[in-house]
Amino acid sequence: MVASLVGDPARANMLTALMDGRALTASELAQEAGITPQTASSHLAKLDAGGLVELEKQGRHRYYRLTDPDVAGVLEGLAGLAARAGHMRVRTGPKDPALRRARVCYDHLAGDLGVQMLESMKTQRLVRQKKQEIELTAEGERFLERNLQISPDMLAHPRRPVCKACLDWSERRHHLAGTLGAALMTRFADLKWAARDPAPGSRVVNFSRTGEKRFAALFGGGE
Amino acid sequence: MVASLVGDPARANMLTALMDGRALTASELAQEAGITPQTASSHLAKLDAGGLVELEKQGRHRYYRLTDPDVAGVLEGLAGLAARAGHMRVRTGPKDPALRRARVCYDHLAGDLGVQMLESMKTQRLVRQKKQEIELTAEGERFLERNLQISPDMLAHPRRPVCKACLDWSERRHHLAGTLGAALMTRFADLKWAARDPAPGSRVVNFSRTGEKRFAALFGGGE
DNA sequence: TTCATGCTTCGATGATAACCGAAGCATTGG
DNA sequence: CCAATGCTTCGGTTATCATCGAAGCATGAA
Repeated sequence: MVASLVGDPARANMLTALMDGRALTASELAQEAGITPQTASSHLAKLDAGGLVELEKQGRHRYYRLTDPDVAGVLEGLAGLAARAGHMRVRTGPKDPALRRARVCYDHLAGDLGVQMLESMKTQRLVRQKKQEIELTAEGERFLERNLQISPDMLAHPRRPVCKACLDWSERRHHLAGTLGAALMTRFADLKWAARDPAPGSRVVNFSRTGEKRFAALFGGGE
Repeated sequence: MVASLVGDPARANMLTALMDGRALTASELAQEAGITPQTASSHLAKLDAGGLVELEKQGRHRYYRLTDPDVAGVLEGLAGLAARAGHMRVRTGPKDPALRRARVCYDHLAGDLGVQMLESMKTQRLVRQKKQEIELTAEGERFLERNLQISPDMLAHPRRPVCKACLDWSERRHHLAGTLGAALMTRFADLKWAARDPAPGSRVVNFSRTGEKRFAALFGGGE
């Protein structure tokens, strides 16, 4: 039964991580779900057998992605029912508050601050979001150029979109991915506003005192 | 988590029994699922807490029904994914030919005739289908008004779409759900073209001689 | 070749939850 | 009032399955 596959918390976390359409490796998914690679391997085999994900081998890595948009649609529907029942899932797993506040998701900013940034960009009309699609407005381009020295041509990429909505692990709301999301993360690091935690394997992002201030000046007024 | 509620076989069987929109008593559902009343009671309490079913007390009986069409929609989606993976539900005995030919799916027509109707509507350009989305054309509105006295304002509903593609478990093809699907089923009954089988618990729809003819005149030429 | 990485399989453990018997409420009928 | 029906709650048993340690296999790098 498909529903029992989605029912397990660990598998649900993996599927949520795949909701944006990217393909993730088995170990990345293990980390997302907060379980060991052995356990993840077992789960992924079941999801594959159930037709929810498909596998692409690439060298030593194994990339998993959702089989197709229909799967994403059903998952979204389930999330909708859960939300309505007030059963917004309180996540099991690492409760590290720093991880909840700011972390890297692939190559862009996630966590509370990531969600806050996208919200602020929307209320400032820097981007427009329609469902999963996000587009940068002309006003947004000027804003990025003026405040962060990010020009539109830096964001061009043959296959990757400039903006993309990425469903947040802890917040269950969207944050910004795509080349713009990556460029912003890079810029924050260059400006010494924030740095990835030096601990190996950590995805925590630490903001400096002044970094937090400047960030808030640009993206703070959203809420 | 909602998915784990649907994941349990006993609960899934209960939900399947409720898919046609009827309200069933706790003991009827226990029988459907093949479990004792005690166990069923526990399951139903969980489904209620999860917002999937709602309860109506009536004397000594307790009637349960699906909360709303959204729940039915998600369940249909899950069944669709399961069907694709070859994990067809065993419970719904695909043997009964009458059940394959015409039955109610929640509140609309399913089975061979349901699929045939949607196909015919598409070739007649009464509706346009893009993937999961279906929209009624202007020509379709005129057709419904003229032949079945269904006007567009009868189909308006705050949250439910007019048209929706619903994956058929026996045919593995789409039939028409949404308010239009429901309105058509109601109209067929009003016109005495078809009636639900009187046997308790049956989802079979029986067409009358003349009903079948009129139906074919409108939707028959599809194949 | 040898080593490291990424992932899987095996085996054992532990926690969760489905299940039923028995007993307890509540409602209806006599 | 008592008895019957419909359903729930309680307690204890059982079985499933998620989980992880350890070992195995495959790929890529040195």
